[in-house]
Amino acid sequence: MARELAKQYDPKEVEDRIYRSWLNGKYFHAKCEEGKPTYTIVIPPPNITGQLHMGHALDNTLQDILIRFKRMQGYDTLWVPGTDHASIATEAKIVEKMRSEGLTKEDVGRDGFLKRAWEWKKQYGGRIIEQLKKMGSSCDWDRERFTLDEGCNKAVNEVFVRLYEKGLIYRGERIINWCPHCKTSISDAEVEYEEQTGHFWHLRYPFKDGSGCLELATTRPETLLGDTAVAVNPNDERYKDLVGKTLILPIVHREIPVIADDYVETDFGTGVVKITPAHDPNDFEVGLRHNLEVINVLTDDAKIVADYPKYAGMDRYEARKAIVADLEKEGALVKIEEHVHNVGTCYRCGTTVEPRVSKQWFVKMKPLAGPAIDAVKNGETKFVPQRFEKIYFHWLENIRDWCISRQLWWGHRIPAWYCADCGEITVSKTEPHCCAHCKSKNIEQDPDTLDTWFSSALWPFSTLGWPDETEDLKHYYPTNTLVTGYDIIPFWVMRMMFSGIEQTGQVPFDTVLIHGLVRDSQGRKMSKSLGNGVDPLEVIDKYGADALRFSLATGNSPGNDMRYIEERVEASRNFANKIWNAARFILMNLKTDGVLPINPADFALEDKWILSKYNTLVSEVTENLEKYELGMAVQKLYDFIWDVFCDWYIEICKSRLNGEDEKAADTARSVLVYVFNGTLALLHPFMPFITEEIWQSLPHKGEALMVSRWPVFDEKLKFADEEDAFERIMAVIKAVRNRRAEMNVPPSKKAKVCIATKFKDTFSKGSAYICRLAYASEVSIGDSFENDGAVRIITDSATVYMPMRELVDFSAELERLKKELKKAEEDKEFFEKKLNNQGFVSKAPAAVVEQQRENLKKVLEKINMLNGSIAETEKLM
RNA sequence: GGGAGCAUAGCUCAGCUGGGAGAGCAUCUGCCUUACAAGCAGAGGGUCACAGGUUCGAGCCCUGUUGUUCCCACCA
Repeated sequence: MARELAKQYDPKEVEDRIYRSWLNGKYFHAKCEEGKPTYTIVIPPPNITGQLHMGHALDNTLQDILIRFKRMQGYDTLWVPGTDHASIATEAKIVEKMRSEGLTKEDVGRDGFLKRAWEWKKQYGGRIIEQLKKMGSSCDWDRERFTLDEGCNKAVNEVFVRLYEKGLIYRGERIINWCPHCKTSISDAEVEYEEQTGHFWHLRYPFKDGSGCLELATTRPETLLGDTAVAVNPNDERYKDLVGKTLILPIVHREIPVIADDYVETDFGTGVVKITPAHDPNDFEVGLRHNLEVINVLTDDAKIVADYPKYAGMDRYEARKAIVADLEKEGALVKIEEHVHNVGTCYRCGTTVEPRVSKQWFVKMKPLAGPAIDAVKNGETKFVPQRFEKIYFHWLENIRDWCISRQLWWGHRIPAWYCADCGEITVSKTEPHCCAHCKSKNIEQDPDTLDTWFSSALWPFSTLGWPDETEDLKHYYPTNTLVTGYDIIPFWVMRMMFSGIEQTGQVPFDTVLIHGLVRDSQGRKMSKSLGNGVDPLEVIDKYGADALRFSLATGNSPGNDMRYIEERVEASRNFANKIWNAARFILMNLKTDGVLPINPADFALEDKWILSKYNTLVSEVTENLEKYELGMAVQKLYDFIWDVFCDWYIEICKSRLNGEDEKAADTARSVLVYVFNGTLALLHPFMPFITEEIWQSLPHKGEALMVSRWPVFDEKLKFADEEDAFERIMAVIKAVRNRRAEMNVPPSKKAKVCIATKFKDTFSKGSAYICRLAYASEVSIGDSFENDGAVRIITDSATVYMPMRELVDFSAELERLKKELKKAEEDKEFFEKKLNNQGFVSKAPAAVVEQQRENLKKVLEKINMLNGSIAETEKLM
């Protein structure tokens, strides 16, 4: 049944067709099967702001590898897909888009805006799903979710109400991080600090009683408008006596006190700090301790408020200039220094964050953090690699209350209603008819929405139907592996952990598999502004999804950043092609479509060798995958397929396939198919498309490779002695090739090969392919050969003679042999030294000592043979 | 100021619980050997950052140093 396949693998022709066949087979769909162990992954939902980048490609490749592996192992697997509404990021995108149409949020109103947002979701959310499919992701699309869908909203309201009733959610006036561009509060985790060179303005505040001035330094002179005190350290001898005195605030000419607070450090700057409770988190704390007035001088877009007519409407940086100029005029400016400091910026838009006092909703973190810390400490949830738990612990141990309200429209609306009559708050899962306190109908819902991460935090159980006791929840929760980058441990992993534990009483997953970032070829972060991003779809288009997946899964260890290097994808593509051609070879040589039985009684030496190697591969790859060592598993598969299977086994089989002995040829066919099919199965999680395509065209049992069984180690097919024997033959072939290459003999020039060895039996079994692979005209095997004018090649188990007198320069040959002897003597010394070391012999494991003895024995034999050859060569000269 | 990662062949990186250093790419040599030139057969190339220590034995474990990247932190 010789079948013609194209010489090169064409992923474009294959991928979509194969993906459709999987969908048609409903292989991705989880069926809540009774009695089967489950394995569940929930996808880190990509934001609907844009499209997939390389980070997503990596993240989803890893998840798909794991889920396909477990599915083939017979687990009832579920991979829940979905997308994230990404409130602040998406809202910013839509606002931006509207601006190009000359519209603002207010122009279209809340409902109009939300309509646009949902249209956005439909368009971009859909595109992301298509991209995930292109990657080959085997998600259960019937269970696709969105963080803002009805079910997630139900879960969000449930959690909000529960936490509120437990007193773990409260509303309060606090100083929070405010983004003047996005015009919303953001959480601590959403602030990114960057080092900036700014200035240190040294100012002089005069005492009311005319007894001079107090000098202080500030990086933000414009906030002076809101100063309500000046603070010194209570133990600072320089200023001790000044505490309690009154200063006149320059420009504003308001009276403010000098207070003492431990927060001030004596050895920094002048040891004097102006206190602006409304615009600095530390000052706010100081203000609370000293009962200071909070004077807000900035609007929500960081402009000076109307109370200061001279500066009103100026933005904070304009105002800074104006105020510094006025301070100078007043004689209050002492000097200006350069100063490098960290400035908080909004992680979405990069605008400098403004600390601001406002009324927001908070989650009380301390009671929630404790159990989440314990769960990792006692191993209920493990981080892979383990070191990332440090980031997790650090955040949870130093956590402050989580500001969850956002002044945005796109998101889960806060389920709280305010009563205009009694002023009380009604918190409810569903819209209340009246105030829960005074029954007034005069109530209005909080206009704010919740932090995106509030709904993401519930993702592992909200997607399974929680708070309802659904079949899915019972069956698939807690989930198993969470795959994500280390950069979102504080945003997401941590919050899922405490939410899962609090709401369901169980950790949401047992393992957190952390990966690094995908950087560009120079190691820079991929970003829009640098324009160095690589679109995974373009890579797939050029090289195929399998090649991309293979590149991402290989050559890096868990948690480390990796660089995207196109040459590596090219190498992966070449690997796919190699597999393709191995399949072509096998197909060309098959006689029937049926699966041939493998019959151990017929195995040749090389069959036992490859079967044995294959069995080792099965157990190692399985073990690597179970330990999340994906890179190692894939490396072994690569080596096995390319070096072991293609370069050796296929080459060796050619003798039998082209020979007269049909039975021997059939044995070769059956072993070829058996090993290749099994290898395709092992490779399938990494390269699902090509493996499925090939498997379908080879003789096989079952509907599809992706739902066939994972290979298991077969004790009956492990042949240790035959492996050794075969490797003796390989060593001879390699040595002959090596010598011929050194002498520049082309393969077309054949030579007689005589092998003197005590393993005559072994070598006789291989003479047919030794002939082919060592470019021999004929092969003779014996105890010894008289062969003058021969090239001598020595391995540790044989001496090979090739009559190529015309090519041999005897003095050079002698030189070479002596060099080889010298090397062998050195080796001998090395092993002897080791074995003569009493410490080694007595303390090293027996197997290791035995190995060294074996090595010594081989070297001794080789020396023996080399000496013989040297003597013979000298005789010929 | 704390914490973490990294430092291995020209380049990008593997190297799992310590047992004579590996891959891909690049370089060099020879090959269209009927699966594959996106290929085949060979070759060269490394005091595993540095200095100590533990051990019979260290790329791997411990201590320190240097360089580098990242995370966290309220020094106004």
